[in-house]
Amino acid sequence: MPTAALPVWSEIRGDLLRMIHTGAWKPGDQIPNEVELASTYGCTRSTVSRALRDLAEAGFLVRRRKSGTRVAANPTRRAPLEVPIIGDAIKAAGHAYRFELVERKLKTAPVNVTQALGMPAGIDLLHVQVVHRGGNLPLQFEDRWLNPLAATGISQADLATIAVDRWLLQFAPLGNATIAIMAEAAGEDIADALDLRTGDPVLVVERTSFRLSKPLSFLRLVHRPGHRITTAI
Amino acid sequence: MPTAALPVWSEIRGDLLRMIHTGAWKPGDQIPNEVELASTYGCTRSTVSRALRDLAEAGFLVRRRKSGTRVAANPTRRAPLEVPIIGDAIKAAGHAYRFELVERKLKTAPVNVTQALGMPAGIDLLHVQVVHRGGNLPLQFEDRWLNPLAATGISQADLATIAVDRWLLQFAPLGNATIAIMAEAAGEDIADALDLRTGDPVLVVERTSFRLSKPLSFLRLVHRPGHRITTAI
DNA sequence: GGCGCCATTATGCTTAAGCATAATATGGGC
DNA sequence: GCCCATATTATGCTTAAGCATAATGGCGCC
Repeated sequence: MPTAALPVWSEIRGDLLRMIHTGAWKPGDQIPNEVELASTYGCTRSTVSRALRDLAEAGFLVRRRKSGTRVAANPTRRAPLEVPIIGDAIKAAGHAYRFELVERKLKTAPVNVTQALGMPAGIDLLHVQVVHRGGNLPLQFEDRWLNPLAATGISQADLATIAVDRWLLQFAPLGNATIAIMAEAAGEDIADALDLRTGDPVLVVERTSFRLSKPLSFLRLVHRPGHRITTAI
Repeated sequence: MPTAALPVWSEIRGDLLRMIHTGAWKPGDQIPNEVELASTYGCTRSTVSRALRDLAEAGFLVRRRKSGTRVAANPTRRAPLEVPIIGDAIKAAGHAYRFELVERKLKTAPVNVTQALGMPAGIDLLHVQVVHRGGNLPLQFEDRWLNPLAATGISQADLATIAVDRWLLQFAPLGNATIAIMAEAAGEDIADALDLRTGDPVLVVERTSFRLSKPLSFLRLVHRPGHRITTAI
C-alpha cells in the first residue's frame, strides 16, 4: 500500500525538511525563492508559500522580504508545553482525583506577587490554596493570588466543589501568561502540604496570567519529587 | 495615531479571540461558519479561513469538516519551550561563557539510556560530560550519550574547542526529540561539578533525540539552583 | 567619497473560483 | 425500527492573478 495521500504543501514541507536534516541545506544557507520552488515542484507559489510559512513558524526557516528565505542559523526549536487542568491530568494518569481547599481568603498580597502582576503594592487579592491528590497521594500544591476584578464571579464560586483552575477556564478563559519553571527545596509549609521532608527537591511552575489586559492571577504550582513535565518536538 | 494597520486575517483573529475571552462564545460553543463570517467581515472565505486556522493551531478552536468550528472545550494552551544553545544563552544573559570538557569516551551505556534511545542493551556509545560556566560560576552540567553512527564525524570533532551542542547543531541538525523536566537532589558528582552541596535542588532537563529516525543522543542537563526556564503564551 | 532617494525583489496578503474530503443528515428498502 | 446508500454541508486544498510591503542595492546628486 502506498502512504496516504498527503496534501501537496505538506509533502513539500517534508521534502524541504529533509534537505535540512540531511545537511544538504545547512544552517544559515539561503534556499531557492518561492517562484523557483514552485516551478521545481510543479505547483503554484501559494502552495510552496504555505509549506515555507509552516516551516518558518516551526522555527526551521527564517524568512525576510526581499532578502529571501534561509535555514535558521540557530534553530531554537519550540516544544509545545501543555498547560493542563490538573484534575484531568491526574485522571488521565489513571489515579483517583481529589482536592482539598486549604485557604480561600481576601488578603494583602506580598510584594513579589503584586510586582509580577503589575499592581500597586499592598493591594488585597483573593488567596487560594489547594492540595491536589492522586490516589490519596498529594501530587500538587496550588498557591494562587487572584484579582477579583478580573475574575468576576469568583466570590460566588464554591471552590470546595469546583477546582479553581477549572472554574477559571469556564468563566475567565485565560489570555496571556508568562511561565517560569524552577527547582526548589521544599519549605516547611510545602513539606507539610505534600507530605514530604523539608529540603526535598520540588518542581515549581510559576504562572502570571492576564485577561483582557488586566492582571488576573499569580500562581505557584509545587509538584512532589518525581514529577516530570514532558513534551516532544 | 491609529494603531498600525494589521492584515485583515489578523484583525479577524483578534476579534474572534475577544469573543472567546469575553465569554461571548463559551468553551464548546459552535461559532458561525466560514461563509457567514466572511460576509460579516466583508472579506473572502480564504481570509476568514486563515484566521480560523491560526486560532485552531493555537488551540482556541476545534474545527471539523461538516460539523463546523467550535470553541475548544478544554483549551490546552501550548507555550513555546525554547531549546537554546547554552553558550549563546549565557552570553545573552551578559556573562562570560566558558566550558570544560570533563569526559569524552566510548563507554558501555547504562540501561536507562539504551532504553530511552531504543537501542540494544550493552552497546557502546560516546559519553560526553561538559561543565558550562557563566562568569566562572558553573551553571550547567551536561551529561550526554551520543550514537556515533547517527552523528557521523563526531569522532573527529575537537569537543574541547567547540561545545557539543553547537557541533550537533552544525553537523547533525536535530530531528525529533522528547523532553522531560524534573527537580532532583544533587548527588555527589553533580554537587562536585556545579560546586554545590549534596542534596541541593537542581533542575534537570532530559532530552532524547533522534535524527532521520535513528537514535542520536540521550542528554541530561543539570542546572544550578535558581535557574528558571521561562516562556510566555 | 558619502548620503539619500528610487528601483528592484522576495515575501506577504487578498480575492475569486473550483474541486476534494470528512462527517453528518436523510430517505428508501427491508 | 434499523441499516445502508446517497445527498448535503463545512472545512480543506489548490490554482491564478494582482496589489502591498519590507529590505536591499545601486544610482545620482552634492
